[in-house]
Amino acid sequence: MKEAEKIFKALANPTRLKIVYLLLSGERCVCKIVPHLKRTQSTTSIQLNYLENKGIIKSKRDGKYIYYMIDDLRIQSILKILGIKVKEKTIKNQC
Amino acid sequence: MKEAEKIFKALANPTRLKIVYLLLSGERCVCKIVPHLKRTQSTTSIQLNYLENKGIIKSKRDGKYIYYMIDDLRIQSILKILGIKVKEKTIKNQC
DNA sequence: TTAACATATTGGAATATGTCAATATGTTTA
DNA sequence: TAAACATATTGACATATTCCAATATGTTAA
Repeated sequence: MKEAEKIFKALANPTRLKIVYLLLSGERCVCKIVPHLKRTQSTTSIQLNYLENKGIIKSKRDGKYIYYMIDDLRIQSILKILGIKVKEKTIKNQC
Repeated sequence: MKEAEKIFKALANPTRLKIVYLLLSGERCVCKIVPHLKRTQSTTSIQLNYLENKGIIKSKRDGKYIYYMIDDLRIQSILKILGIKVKEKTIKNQC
């Protein structure tokens, strides 16, 4: 129950929901995420950190870039139920 | 997207999530819901109204009692994904 | 090793949310 | 119709959330 609430809270914010949506199609580095949100870099970073802390997404560093990706695979199923589908598969994610 | 956010917001609160959980096993009148939450009657009423407004639950009056029930059936599937199952089917809901 | 770039953290302001007590409304029963 | 009961609404308050600007940290390239 606490677990479910945690997930819902994480997705109950437009910035975070959009981040998750973007990551559905594959991993992305922060510099690719920021321009898609109408938010500053710092806000983006905070929300990425929030989602990672809750176990929704995870990250890996590659040189000076940090890539984020979905960690909790259930998210995909949940969003599918709500009619949200992945748009296009990202082949490669270069910065 | 806005739709999904609405659902997540609705379920992102322990009082509302518990209400929804209670209703998964069948319709209930307010007087049966209140005692299960550690909240006042007014708070319960406000959250019931919130959920109804968002289309998550609906209500019907029967005399002086008002019965609430799940309206958006997708909720059940979502909670199932998160490991939340209905406990026991309520046969009849008398006040 | 310094400059440049990518990302994280901090502090503070505005707004939203959750709750309660008190009161109002609607319905039934005496 | 008045009293009793079920539920809704209002107003006020405390806390949480979201965001931004500024600054810090970590990494690479010159």
